[in-house]
Amino acid sequence: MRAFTRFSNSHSDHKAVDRKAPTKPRKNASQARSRATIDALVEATARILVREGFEKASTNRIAEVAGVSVGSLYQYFPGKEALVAAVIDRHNEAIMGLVRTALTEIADLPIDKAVRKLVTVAIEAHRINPKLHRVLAEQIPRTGQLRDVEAFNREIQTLVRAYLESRRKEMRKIDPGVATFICVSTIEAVAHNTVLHGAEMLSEKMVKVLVDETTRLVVGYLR
Amino acid sequence: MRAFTRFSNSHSDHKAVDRKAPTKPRKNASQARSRATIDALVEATARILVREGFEKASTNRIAEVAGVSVGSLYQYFPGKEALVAAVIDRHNEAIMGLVRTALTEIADLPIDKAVRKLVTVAIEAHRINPKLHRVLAEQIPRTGQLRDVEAFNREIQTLVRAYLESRRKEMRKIDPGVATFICVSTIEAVAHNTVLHGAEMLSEKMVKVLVDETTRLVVGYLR
Amino acid sequence: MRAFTRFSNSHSDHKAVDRKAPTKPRKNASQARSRATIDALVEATARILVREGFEKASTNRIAEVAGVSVGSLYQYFPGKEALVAAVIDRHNEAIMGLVRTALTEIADLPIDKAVRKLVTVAIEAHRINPKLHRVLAEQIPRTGQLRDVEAFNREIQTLVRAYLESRRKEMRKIDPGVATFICVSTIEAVAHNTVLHGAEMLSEKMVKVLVDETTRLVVGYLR
Amino acid sequence: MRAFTRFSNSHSDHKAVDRKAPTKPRKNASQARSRATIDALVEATARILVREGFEKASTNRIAEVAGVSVGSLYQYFPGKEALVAAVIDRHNEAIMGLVRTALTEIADLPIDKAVRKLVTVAIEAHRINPKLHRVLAEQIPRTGQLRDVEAFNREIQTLVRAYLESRRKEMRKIDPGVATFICVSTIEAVAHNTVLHGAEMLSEKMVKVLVDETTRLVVGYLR
DNA sequence: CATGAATGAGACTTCATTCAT
DNA sequence: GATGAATGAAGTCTCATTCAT
Repeated sequence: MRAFTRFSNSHSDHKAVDRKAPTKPRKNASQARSRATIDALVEATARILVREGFEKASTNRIAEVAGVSVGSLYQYFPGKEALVAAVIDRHNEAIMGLVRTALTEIADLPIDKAVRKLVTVAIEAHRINPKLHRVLAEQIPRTGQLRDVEAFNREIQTLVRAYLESRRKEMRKIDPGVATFICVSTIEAVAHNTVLHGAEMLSEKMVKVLVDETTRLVVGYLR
Repeated sequence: MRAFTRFSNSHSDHKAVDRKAPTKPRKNASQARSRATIDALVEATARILVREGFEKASTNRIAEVAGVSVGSLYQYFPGKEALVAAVIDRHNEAIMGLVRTALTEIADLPIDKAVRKLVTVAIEAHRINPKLHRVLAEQIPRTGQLRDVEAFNREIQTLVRAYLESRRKEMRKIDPGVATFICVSTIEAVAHNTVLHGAEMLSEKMVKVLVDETTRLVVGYLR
Repeated sequence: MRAFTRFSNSHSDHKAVDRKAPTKPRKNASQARSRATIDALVEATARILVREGFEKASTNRIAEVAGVSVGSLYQYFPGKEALVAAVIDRHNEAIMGLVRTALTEIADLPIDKAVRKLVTVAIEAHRINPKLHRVLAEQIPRTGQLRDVEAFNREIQTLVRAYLESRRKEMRKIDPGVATFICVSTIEAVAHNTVLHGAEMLSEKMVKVLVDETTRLVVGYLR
Repeated sequence: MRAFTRFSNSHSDHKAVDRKAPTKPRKNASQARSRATIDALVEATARILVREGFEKASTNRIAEVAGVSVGSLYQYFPGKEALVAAVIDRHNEAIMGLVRTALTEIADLPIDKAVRKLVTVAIEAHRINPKLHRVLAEQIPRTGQLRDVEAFNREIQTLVRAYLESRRKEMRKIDPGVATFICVSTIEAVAHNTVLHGAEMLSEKMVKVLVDETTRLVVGYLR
C-alpha cells in the first residue's frame, strides 16, 4: 500500500534484489568527528542527487564533494547503496516529523478538519525538498532501500487507520482497511502530482483549491 | 499531471537529463528479418527487465537473450535507453488500447457508469503485465523516455476532460481542469496501488470492493 | 629517400606491417558497370578522407557515400586498406603525370631552367589536391601502401638522377647519388611546407619568391 | 612552417579534428607512486609504438605493458591520445634540449660554422630515437597533439631567425623570414631523410658527406 | 552480382571497492 | 583512522567483414 511519499512500493520479487550490498552505516559514530564526516557524506550525496542526478553520484564523486577520501567513505558506509539509503532515511524522517505531528494534532478533530490537515501536511511533506523528492521518486532504481520505505509506509497506514477507527461514528459503515487504503492513496497521489508538477500549478491559490477539492473528495467519501 | 499509468512525471530540471542519448530506433525496418530482430530485442529487454531487473539489462545481455549479436542491437537501437523506451512504448500502447476503447464506450454513459468503467479499465490496464509495470514504475531511472510518457499522459487527460465537459450538467459547478486532475490522479493511484500490491489484495472479491469504493469516491466528488 | 611527395618513406621494420590485408583491387573491372562502381568507391573514399578525416572513413560509410552496398565494396576491394591505397595511387599517378612531363621537357634544358621547372612542378604537384595531400601525409597510419609509394619515389629518384648525370659537365664534381638525394629532398621539403602552409603563404607573389629562392638554393649548390 | 622534426604541420581544416578528446594529463602527480605510474605508462606507450606500431597501442595493451591496470591509466590520462601526446612531448623535449644548446653555442659563430652545427645537431636530433621518430612521423594520425608540435616548431623558427638576423652582414640581402623558412625546411628534410633511411646510409662516412653537402647547400644559399 | 542484415572481436571507459602507506 | 593510488570486472559501442537472400 502506497503512502504519503512516492518512492515506495512493497514486494520485491526480483532475484536481483537479494544478494545486495548492506545498507546500514558501519559505525555508530561515537566521536564527533565521525558524526561530522557521516553528515558530510550524506549531505554530499543528497546534493549530488539533486544537482547532478543519480548517474553522477559515484562514490568517488560523493567523497570529493564531501571533502573526504573514498577510503573514509567506506569507513562509514558499506557501499553506495547505503549512502542513498541514508539520504532516503533522512528525507523520510523529515517527512515523518510532519506527519506524526499532524496525526497527533488530528486526534481530537472531526473528520473534515482532520482530512484537510492531512491533505495540507501531505503537500507540505512533498514540498520539504521537492527536487530531492523527485530524484528519489524517479531516478533511483529501487533495489535495496525498499525495506526502510516499507516500514515508513506501514507506520503511516497504521496511524491513519487508528484515527479513522476512532472516528467510526462520524463515518458511514465502511471497512477501515479499505477506507485507509483509499484515503492514503488518494491524498498521496494528489499531493505528489501537485508538487511534482512544478511551476504551472504551484500558485498558492491553486494549491488552496486543490486542498479544498481533495478534502471534499475524501470527506465526501468517508461520510 | 499524472495519468492512469505510473512511470511518468513531467519536468526535468536536471542538466544531466538533457544531452541524453537518443531514444528512437535507428532504422525503420522494412524487411521482415529486421522486424524479427527488432521484436526479439524489445521482447528480450522486457523479459530481462521482468525476470532479472533493470540492472541486469546490459546491451550484451539483451542481445544474448534476443539470440542476436550486440552489433545487431546497435544496428537498430542507439543504446540501452532506446530499448527500454521501446518496451515502455509497447506497454503504453497496450494500455492505451484499453483506455481509448473505454473512453469511446463511455461517451454516452452517465457519470456513475462511466467512472466505474474508468476505474475498471484502470485496474485492467495495470494488470496487463503487472511485473513489467512494476519494474517500469520502480526500477527505471527516468532520463529519456519522459517525452513519450508525457504525450501519453496528456492524451488521457484530454480524453477524460472532454468526457467530463460533455457531462457538465450532471455535475456540480467545478473547474474541469481541476476535476480532471483529481479524477485521473485518484483513479490511477488506487489502480496502481491495488495491482502493485500483489497477492494479498488480488482476490477478485477485493478488487470488486475497490472498484465499488473508488467509483463511489469519484462519483461522490463530481456531483 | 624522400621524393616529391610527402606521404612516403621507405623501410618498414615493424612486425605489425607484415601480415597486412591485401591492397590490390580484386577484379579487373571488365565491365563498364564495375568500373563505375570502383570509381565511385575510390572517389567516395577520397571525399570522406578530405571532408571528414581518416577516422570517419569506415567501409560502411564509404559504401554509403559511394551509393553502393558494403557487399559490393568487398566485391572489388579486399578491405579498407586497399581503398586507401587506391586513393593514394590515384593521387600519386596525378602527381607523376606532372613530374614525368616536366622531366621530359627538362631533358635539354640547362640546370638553372631545369631546376626552376622542377621546383615549380613540385609545388604544382602539391597543389593538385592539397587537402587530400595533407590528409594522406598526416592522418593515415602508413602500414600497407608503403610499397607503392616506394616505387613511386624510386621512379622520381631515377629520373632526376638521370637528368643530373646527363648534365654533369655543367656541375661541379659531385656524387650523383648524393646530389640527387639533396636536390629531391630539398625541393620536396620546400614544396611540401609551402603548400601545406595554407593561407598565409599562398599568395602568388610569395610562391614566386619561394620558387626563385629554392631554385637559387639548388642551382647554387649544384654548380 | 616545418621545423627540424618531422611529425608536425600546422593548420587543421578538418571538422573531425576539433572536438577531440583532451590531451593533457589529469593529475599533477605529486606523490612518488603516481610519478612512477605515469612514467611507466608513457614509457610503455613509447615502447609499444616502436615495437608493435600505433595500431597495437590500445589502452589495455599500454596498461599491461606498463604493469599497471587500465584504471590507473585513466587516472592519469584522459585517453590514448594523451598518452601519445606525452610520448611526443617527451621526444620533442629531448630534441629541443639539443637544439637549444646548439643555438646558444652558435650565437657567436660565423655562418658556415653555425650552419654546420645546425645540420649536425639536426641529424643528431633525428638519431635520438630513430625508430620512435619514424613511428611518430609516419604512423600517428595527427589529431590532437598538433598544438604542442606547433609551439615546438615555432620556437625553432624563432631561434633560427634571430640568429640569421644577427648575422645579416655576412649574408646577401634576403628576407629573413624566407631565409629561415628555406634553411629550416632544407636542413630538416635532409636530416629526416638521412636518418630515416636506415642502414644503407648510416655509415659515419656517409653522414659526414651529407653534413658537408648540406652545409654547402645552405651556406652557399645564404651568402 | 548486389544487397544489407548479421556478426563479434576488441577498443574504450567508468566506478565500486580494496589496501598499502 | 585517513588517504588516495590502484584495481579490474563489466559495460558501452564501433566497425571490418561475411553470407544468406
